[in-house]
Amino acid sequence: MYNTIPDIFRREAIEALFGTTTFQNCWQTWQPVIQQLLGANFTENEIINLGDHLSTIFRTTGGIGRGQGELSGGGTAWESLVCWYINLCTVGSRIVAIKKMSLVPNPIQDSITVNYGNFACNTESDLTLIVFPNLNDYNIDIAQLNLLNPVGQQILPLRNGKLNKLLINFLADRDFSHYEAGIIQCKTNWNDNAQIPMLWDMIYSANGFPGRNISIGRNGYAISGLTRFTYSFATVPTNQRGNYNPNSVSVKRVTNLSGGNYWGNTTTPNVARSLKEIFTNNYVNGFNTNIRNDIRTAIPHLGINNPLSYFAL
DNA sequence: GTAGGCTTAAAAGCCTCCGC
DNA sequence: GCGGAGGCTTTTAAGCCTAC
Repeated sequence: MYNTIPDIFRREAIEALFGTTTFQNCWQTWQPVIQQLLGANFTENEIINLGDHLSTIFRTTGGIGRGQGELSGGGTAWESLVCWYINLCTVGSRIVAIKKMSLVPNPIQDSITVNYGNFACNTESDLTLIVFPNLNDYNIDIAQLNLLNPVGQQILPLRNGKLNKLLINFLADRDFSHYEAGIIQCKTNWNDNAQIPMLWDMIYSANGFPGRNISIGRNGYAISGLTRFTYSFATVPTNQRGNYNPNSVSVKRVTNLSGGNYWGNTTTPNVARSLKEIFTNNYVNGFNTNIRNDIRTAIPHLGINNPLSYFAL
């Protein structure tokens, strides 16, 4: 159980989060807050509804003592919290959120690369979301995988206890047109940075500007070859919430993003939706049954010494 | 393989500009 | 004068690269 390619990917994505000191420090504060929000004997509803409280959780590490040190790590912390939450809500599905770009399969990395003349810029992706195809190789225990490279040798699923990048790249190449990908641009404040997701979404939507030697994708992989691609924005925001109404420039800048705009609060119509809405909006194809069912099945496995204990709940 | 250096990206608050 | 929009300053974290 929880030994498919997407689920091992998920574990490695979360373990990478805990590999940074920023997230480890924040987690000491966040964990009890999250546990309190969930309450005893929580169900899938409490898990999903954490999306309404992510801003509250994030702010518990702000306030007093928020010097330059925590300030500069704030972006990493917010990205990490969003990544943790999305993976928790998609547990048991074929949806995985990845913060560490080097974990992302190379064909996906290539497809979202923007080429500005000879310059390839692909570092703008805060969180990369992958919906793995609904094909047998992604739904079975990796111990049952039997994949051969072009010269007939078996590709081992694991190397040094980690997913073999060769296998990941092989599959992403073979089944590329069945993959879905998403980018979630995470920013703690909203108004200062709303231009960034707006402009990138424009570039991705236009699929480059051939006359200007600006293009998307390389090595033969392009987002147009994927089943679906979405660009989303997720903010705390650290600014006063009262500053945002349907007519604010910063709100208008992100209302038309292909994947929508979200924040860590309850939904305010025509301003921003709760992050918990991102799943049904963008990634619904990745659930094996549905989000509630998958989470309900997973809850008994979250405890210590269980397969999903890496969430550190 | 490890240590250290370098590059890049990140944020809050303050400041300025401008239209009403 | 007021408030929204946009820009600047400063310091730090993470990750890659290089040298040993």
